[in-house]
Amino acid sequence: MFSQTEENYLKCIYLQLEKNAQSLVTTSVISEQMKTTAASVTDMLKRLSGKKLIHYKKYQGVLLTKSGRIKALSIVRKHRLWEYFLVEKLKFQWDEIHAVAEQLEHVASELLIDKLDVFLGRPKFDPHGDPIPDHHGKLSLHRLKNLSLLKPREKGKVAAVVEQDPDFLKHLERLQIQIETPIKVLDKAEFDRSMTISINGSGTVNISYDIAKNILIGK
Amino acid sequence: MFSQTEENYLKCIYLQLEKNAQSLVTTSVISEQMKTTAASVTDMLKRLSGKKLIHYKKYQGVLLTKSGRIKALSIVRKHRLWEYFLVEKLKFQWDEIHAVAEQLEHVASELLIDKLDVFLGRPKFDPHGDPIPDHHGKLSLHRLKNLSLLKPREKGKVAAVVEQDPDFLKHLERLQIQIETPIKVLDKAEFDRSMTISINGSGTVNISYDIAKNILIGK
DNA sequence: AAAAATATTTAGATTAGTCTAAAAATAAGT
DNA sequence: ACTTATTTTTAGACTAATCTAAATATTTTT
Ligand SMILES: [Mn+2]
Ligand SMILES: [Mn+2]
Ligand SMILES: [Mn+2]
Ligand SMILES: [Mn+2]
Repeated sequence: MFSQTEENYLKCIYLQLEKNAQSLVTTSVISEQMKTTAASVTDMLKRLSGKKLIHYKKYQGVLLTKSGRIKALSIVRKHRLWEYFLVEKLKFQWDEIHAVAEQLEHVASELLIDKLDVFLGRPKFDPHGDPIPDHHGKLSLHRLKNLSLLKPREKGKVAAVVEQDPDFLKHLERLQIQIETPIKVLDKAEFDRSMTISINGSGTVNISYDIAKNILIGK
Repeated sequence: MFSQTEENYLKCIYLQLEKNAQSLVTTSVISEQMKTTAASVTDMLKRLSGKKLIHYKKYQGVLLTKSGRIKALSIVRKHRLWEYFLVEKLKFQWDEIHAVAEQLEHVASELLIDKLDVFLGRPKFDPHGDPIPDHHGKLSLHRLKNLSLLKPREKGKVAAVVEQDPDFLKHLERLQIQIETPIKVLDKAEFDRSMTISINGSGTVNISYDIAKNILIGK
């Protein structure tokens, strides 16, 4: 029905809309994310628009149509279910899974993904803390606070990570920070916005703002 | 490194070489298997030849080179491991898995396939009884007899099926014939080569030559 | 051994996806 | 408001994979 390339573009547009609160997604943002030229993006936007998957206004940007959103959610669902499988069943590290899931998400079989979902126990969140859309495209939402915004004495558990680059994830691993790890803010420095935190009740470390702002905390 | 299309052609050539005892594989056989035109096959043979994956003699046919064989074996390994996964873990029926594995086999990650192999317990045969090449491309070979060649009184267990069309597999399922099912030949009719067999010690049925010749029996 | 039938290759077109370079539109700076 | 800078689109070209139709090679039949 759709090519892998079309699926990747749709997913990219969906993820950008999620991140930037529904404002139009621009050609340049897509070309940066997809690592292609703006010209290629324009070509693809015309194609997706022709298939009624996006609303495209020249020079302005794009939004997903109803059917575009449904398709995008199904790809995100596959991606995150496979990531869960890779970590929980095959014992991958959370920094190794993205590239593999990037391919697995394109395997087209409703039966496969339904059976995989059952096999995994219908998980609600992937290894990065991102919600896994259910069969109907519904997402479990939990409101999370950005670690960088917590005040001294406040605490919670790591629920998700914003940045998912392997290097960042490996860095968190070295700090012994994973999903579900309890964190407590001990102190904040105003000038560089760095903070001292206690990890898992024991390890006390100072982390930069660049680290803190990419960690999301839940109750 | 290689496109999905190139991988499919390589696998096709490998399977034909296995089946027809190393004689040259012709353009027409490939075009029939791949459901494309002979012209498309010729184009692809030139491409694969250029990449030193096949030995191609115009108008004669092709053989795999060393590196072509290695690549083909790795695709076959992935295909059969995924089939095993689908049946053993996700509870697919053996007639539902081929099309899905046809896509999964193209996911390129050595780490993935090694971890999957370990997760599955390094299986030696896929759900159709075909051998799964190991990490080095080694195949477990068992010599099997074609059921149609067995004489009355001879018996054994179903070890593999030659034909793997879903309709044929569903038919065997209805007869309660699966891999490992004990079979004993009771009688053979000369004129149509049909045979009466006992399935699993109980059910006695008459099967046509077309059925029998597609079932392989092991000790 | 020539004719007929079959198999294979070549020639030329088509589509998806990509790129570079140039043109056009929009946004920013003074 | 006008100039400059940035973003986006268009134009034209390229590769992979496919097809149809025509040409050529091989095999089979007589
Ligand atoms: Mn992808
Ligand atoms: Mn994820
Ligand atoms: Mn395939
Ligand atoms: Mn199989």
